[in-house]
Amino acid sequence: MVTIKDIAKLANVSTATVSYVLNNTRPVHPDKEKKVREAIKELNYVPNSAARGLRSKKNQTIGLVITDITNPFYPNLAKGCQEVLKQNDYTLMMYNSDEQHDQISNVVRHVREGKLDGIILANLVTTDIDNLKALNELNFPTVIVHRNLKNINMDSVVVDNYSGAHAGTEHLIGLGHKNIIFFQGINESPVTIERKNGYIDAMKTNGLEPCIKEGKGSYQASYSQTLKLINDESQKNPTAIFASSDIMAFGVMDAVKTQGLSVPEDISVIGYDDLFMSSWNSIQLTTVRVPTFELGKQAARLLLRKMNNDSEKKNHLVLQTELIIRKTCNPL
Amino acid sequence: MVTIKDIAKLANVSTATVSYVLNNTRPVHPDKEKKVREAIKELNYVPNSAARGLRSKKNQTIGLVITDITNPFYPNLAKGCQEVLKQNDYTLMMYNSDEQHDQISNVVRHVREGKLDGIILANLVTTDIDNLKALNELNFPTVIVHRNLKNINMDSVVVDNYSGAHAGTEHLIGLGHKNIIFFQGINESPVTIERKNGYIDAMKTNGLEPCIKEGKGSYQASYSQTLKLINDESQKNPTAIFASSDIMAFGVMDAVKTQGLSVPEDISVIGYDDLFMSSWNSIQLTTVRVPTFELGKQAARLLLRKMNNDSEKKNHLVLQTELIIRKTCNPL
DNA sequence: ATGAAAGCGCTAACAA
DNA sequence: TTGTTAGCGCTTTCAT
Repeated sequence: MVTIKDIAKLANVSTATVSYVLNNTRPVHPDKEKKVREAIKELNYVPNSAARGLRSKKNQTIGLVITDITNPFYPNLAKGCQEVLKQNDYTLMMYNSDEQHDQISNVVRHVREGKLDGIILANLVTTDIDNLKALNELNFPTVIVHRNLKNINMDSVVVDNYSGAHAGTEHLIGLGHKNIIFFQGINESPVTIERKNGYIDAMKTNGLEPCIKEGKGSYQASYSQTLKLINDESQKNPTAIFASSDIMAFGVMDAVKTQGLSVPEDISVIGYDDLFMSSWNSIQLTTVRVPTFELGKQAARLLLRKMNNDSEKKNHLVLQTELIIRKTCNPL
Repeated sequence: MVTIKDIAKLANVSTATVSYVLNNTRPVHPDKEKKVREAIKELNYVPNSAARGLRSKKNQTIGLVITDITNPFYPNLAKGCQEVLKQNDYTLMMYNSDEQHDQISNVVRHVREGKLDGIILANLVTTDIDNLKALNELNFPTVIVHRNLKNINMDSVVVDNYSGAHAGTEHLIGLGHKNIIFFQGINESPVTIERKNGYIDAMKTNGLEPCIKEGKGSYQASYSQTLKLINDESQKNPTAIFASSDIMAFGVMDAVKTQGLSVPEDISVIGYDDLFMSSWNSIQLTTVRVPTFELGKQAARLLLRKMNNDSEKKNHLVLQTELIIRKTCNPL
């Protein structure tokens, strides 16, 4: 293994000088710098990251915690983070576990081991608040993405879930729908709650009665729920369903079709997120677009800023959603 | 920050003893061990990973290189890796970049920096062979997953792409189809080549003429290609299309529907991979299932073994595919 | 079974 | 502008 000593020897300078040119931390005479650079190239030297980390307490790596890598919502967010992190010579470490608790404790351990310089937390559920507080009190650079936290003051970048849902509902109402059902996602998720509230308020403002069903954030649950809904006589027939995520909208639409009904002729459907397959020709889902890539980029940028300027006050960025009108909503 | 010295002091032992109990590397008197453990708990001590890494040249982290995290094929593979790695106290670092070259050089840099203890490479294209060879010569623990390499002897775990494609083609032929078109994926990918060969051989064996079209591994390209195919008069009408990945099959099916034809009544379609949405009710794609999760698990296991037993000869695991018959293929 | 101490490769304080 | 050197927190050799 080639070390800084080898470079120093070959270039006829001290290890300090090598370090200076490596990190640009002090002016170095051009001749010496040249020699050092040549030596580095000749021996194909790469600084050891553990040694660096031990000295400087920085590892150039930041952690991204997501609930489920399998959920097509996250990869783009991760990509966004990665793009800006990479530009700044940081590496992204992804933490993803179906067991919420496991995941957080893992990350906290790594933080305490000094492996991470900062973390980005994506869409945790409200039950994590305690862990979050602990992290916050450690004063460890952390930003929350895609989640709004009322009770705890942490940096965050989120999407305006409320107004996206409000706009989506208004769209349906504008089309003449009155009996609009909302499928909510995972119960504890603030994202779901905000979206639900946007829907409820839009309904009430228009003198309509909100009606919430459980979609549990999954295709399957939404599918069965829809089946039940359609076959339940006591249910006044809904003319539109607002699914609080695209995945759920897919389940809804598939169930509708199974029953010999069609979207949007019999039932209008609107989703939320705008996953990549929502624009496919066979789907053409009208939905509320969430700028996931941008969310990731902004989160990473904010984190980087915090890491360089610890004293800065807390930031709360809110990105806007966009209603994407495709072909799953008809006027009544 | 709590260090090993603090523990040693509090427990009235040497730092060596603390290290021994921490790593179980030497027998320690039960009394002392108890004291040490109490001290660790009391001070809430966690060993610093950089210091450990510097000393022991191990970082308990391994890298997974994938082409595109956005491709729904990979998350499950990553999950599989993560599951076994986590059980063995390793962390997974995901490298994913659309620019192939960038990605590899990044990983190689990290290897040389000593950040990684091993790497798993997923589905690279043939143009990476040089980088791969370099890695191989470094004798750095590496396993290739979902890729078959002829010219270079590296550990690998792959799926039997050839026979999966062969079986899929036979299925179509068994249904009476003769005019079966194969949509190939990304050109340089060995995976695509193997699948194509399986198709070609099955066709020839049955006295049929193979016909390959470019699907480029994407929904869009397959969509347009299918449109062209259907509207091209010179093309004798195909009765079945074998897409070498599900994503491409989706594009094919959507294009077919756009033309007023239907699957499987007018054209049978079969995919490859079995992505999560392939089983959705509106899709029900007949496909060749690739055990992605298992692929990841086996790759991680193999890597771990290599890391502990460097001298072991090269391993080449081949997992089997499974033909999943759903509803997109009709008898002719 | 245990402790003293060297040293992993690097950065940066201090001295020149 | 440059060099000497201490020391980051840990593992492990050597001695006991």
